[in-house]
Amino acid sequence: MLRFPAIFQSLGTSELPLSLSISRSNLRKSLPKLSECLVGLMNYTKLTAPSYKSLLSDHLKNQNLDQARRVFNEIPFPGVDLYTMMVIGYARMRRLDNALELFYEMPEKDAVSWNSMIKGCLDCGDLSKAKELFDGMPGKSVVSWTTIMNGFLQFGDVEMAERLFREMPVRDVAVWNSMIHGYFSNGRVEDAKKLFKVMHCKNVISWTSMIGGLDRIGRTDEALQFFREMMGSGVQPTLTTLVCVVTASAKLLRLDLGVQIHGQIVKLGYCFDEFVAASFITLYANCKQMENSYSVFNASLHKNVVVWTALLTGCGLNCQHEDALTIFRNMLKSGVLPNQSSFTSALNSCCGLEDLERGKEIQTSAVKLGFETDVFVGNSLIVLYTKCGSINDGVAIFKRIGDKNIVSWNSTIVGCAQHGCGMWALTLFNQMIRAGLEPDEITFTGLLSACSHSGMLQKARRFFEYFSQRKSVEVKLEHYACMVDVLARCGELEEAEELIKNMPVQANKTVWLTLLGACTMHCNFDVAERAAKRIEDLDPHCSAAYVLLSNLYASANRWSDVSRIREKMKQSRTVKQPGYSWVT
DNA sequence: GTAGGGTTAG
Repeated sequence: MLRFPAIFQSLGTSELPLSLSISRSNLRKSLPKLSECLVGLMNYTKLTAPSYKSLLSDHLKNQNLDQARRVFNEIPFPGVDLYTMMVIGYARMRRLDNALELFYEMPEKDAVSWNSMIKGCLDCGDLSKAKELFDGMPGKSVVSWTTIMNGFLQFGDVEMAERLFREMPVRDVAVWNSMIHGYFSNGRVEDAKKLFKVMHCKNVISWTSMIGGLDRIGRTDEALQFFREMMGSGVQPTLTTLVCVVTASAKLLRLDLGVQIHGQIVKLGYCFDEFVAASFITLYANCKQMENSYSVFNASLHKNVVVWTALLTGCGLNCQHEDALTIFRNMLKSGVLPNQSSFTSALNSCCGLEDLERGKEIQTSAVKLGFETDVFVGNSLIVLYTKCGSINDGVAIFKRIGDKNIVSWNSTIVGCAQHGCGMWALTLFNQMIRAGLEPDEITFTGLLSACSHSGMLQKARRFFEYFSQRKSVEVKLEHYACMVDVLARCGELEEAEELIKNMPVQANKTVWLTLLGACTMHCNFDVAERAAKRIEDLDPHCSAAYVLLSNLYASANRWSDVSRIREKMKQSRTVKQPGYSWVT
């Protein structure tokens, strides 16, 4: 029931059912009055339409869908705009059935309502319904074509998107920009670059799409090149462009560029929105300027979960783990709900502190919020548990992760290796290959380390051969160092020495120290002396080398050699570093 | 204040 203004009181009622069900006799009596009334009603709706609209909009903004629907139901003749608002509201709350029901109910539909409904289907994950509506839509606009094309790009069907792109009757700059962005999100970098090159109506969004897209796939240098080119061509960057550039600068530790942009933004009088704040916090943290990160954080107006997490992560990155955990607590206190990233960083800081107890507390909160099976949170938990001595718990977490990535597999393999569970590591590797994942440098290191800790020389040789043949993996110094370690631990000292001499990368002190350490285990004086000589060439003040060699002589009662080494050490003013240990 | 294009943290 609606309460109508005074004009309707002449009908004998101030309340009218919306269906206007009036008895026949009454109707005859009231006909002249009724016509007067209908004119009034029309005027009334016109007059009050904006207030309905703002009331509806308030409820929709506050996500009070059912409240909004009650208001909507009270509107005598809702216009296409109000219908559209409701349809969008339902779609945003993932209530696609309600949205569609209302959409079909609409007495008239314009391009906006059609396009909103198509977009709503896509947001709710129903591509085929979206396509069905698109096909049935009369008078498709360029927005309709863009929306459905974006849908196919979102769902990974690049070919269909390309077909739509070719077939659409009008292509404005937004369509081109969408296609460029879609190519990037589907890993088709070269196609994106090609399209950008041939497009004749580039605007700042086209440029920003290139900069952001290239940075996201790790071609950050190239992203900054595009930024330079854009500035050269006289296109003015927007705040979004600058956020992309700051993000890229943070990755490349280009503090100079970041600071320059910071100055520009301050000069232009932009306030630090959440995107700007988060990117600058990360830039300064990566460049080891936490004071500046804090300043940006304090200056930012809306501290959302991303801004808090950027600061928390920055602290962790700079080994300020206690501060990181304080920030995590303060974030909870201020009523911001942590997400996967916040938990990941908080857990990483627990790991940095080797504080399993606090890690478990945070894990409990993560479980309550349903993040335990998240791949990032899970990966952090694997490292935390394996580093803090609990390989079984680490493996249990690994098994629970829903969508394991390469980091999940690597962390578990490395954890097993560190715990001397060499066979587990090898089993995991086989499972990983069967699961269709491509092993990388870290997998390789983990496997060699597993072989080393479990004394599996033949297996290590096979892995070394396997990975040397794979083009996707670059064999680095650390891999040679691991292989030297396996050989040397197993007593193959000469072979280890040959490997160091013949490897294509320059050996460092650590590799030779590995060999020297193994020589003392196996009492091999010849190789030990040669290794010590190499270390001396690389670092004349390496106390570890002197100590190892001296211990080797001492173990064979060669006391004159021991005092010779001690004398040499004294002459070169080398002092043995004292050992430290700590207990929590 | 009702439709399509670029952005932040792990």
